Amino acid sequence: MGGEVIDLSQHSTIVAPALIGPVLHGPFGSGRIVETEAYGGAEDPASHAARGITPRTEPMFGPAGVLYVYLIYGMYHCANIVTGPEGDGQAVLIRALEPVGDRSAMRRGRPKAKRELDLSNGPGKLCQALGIDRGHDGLNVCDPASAVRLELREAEAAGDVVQTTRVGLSVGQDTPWRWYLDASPWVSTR
DNA sequence: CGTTTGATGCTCT
DNA sequence: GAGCATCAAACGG
Repeated sequence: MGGEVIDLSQHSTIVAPALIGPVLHGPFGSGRIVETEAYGGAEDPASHAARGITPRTEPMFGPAGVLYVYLIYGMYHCANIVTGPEGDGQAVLIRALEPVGDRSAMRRGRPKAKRELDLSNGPGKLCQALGIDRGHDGLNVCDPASAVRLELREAEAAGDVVQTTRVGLSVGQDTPWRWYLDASPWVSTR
């Protein structure tokens, strides 16, 4: 029957491709994840965890399954799921997803989205669509009672998953720690 | 189409 | 004070 359950305590580079396919639920709706990026701990200069624990990054050093939400460019949020051993600071950034189920509340979260694709084809967009913000920072996505939760069952392969470099970085641009579902039109950029 | 630029506020130095 | 794991509007061809 159903697939294996994903083990979030594995390294972020193992978890990130495994999260292509599972569904993320938020207050405004749900979506199937089609694009992720892995961020490491101290060894990854692009990771917020690289310079050690700070008030902002404290959730990253918690146990696997913790949600790490931060504000970017003063107006958007990015949602990450902590992976690896507690204290390592690894996380997987959710960069894009395909809406599943009722999209009316998601559209209200993204009033500027003209096309259906613009609902959630980017990390800031999907947080607006699902209604995720800093108030959800530190929640555990494995908790069925959490406002933001993740279905941990591995999904049937929906197509080829491409591995490439991460987006928007000033350091670590060459590390190929981004994965996306090649067939999905919801991928943020190619 | 494609490329450039402005918005906007928190975090860490 | 500088720099963002971004997005959308404003440009130019």
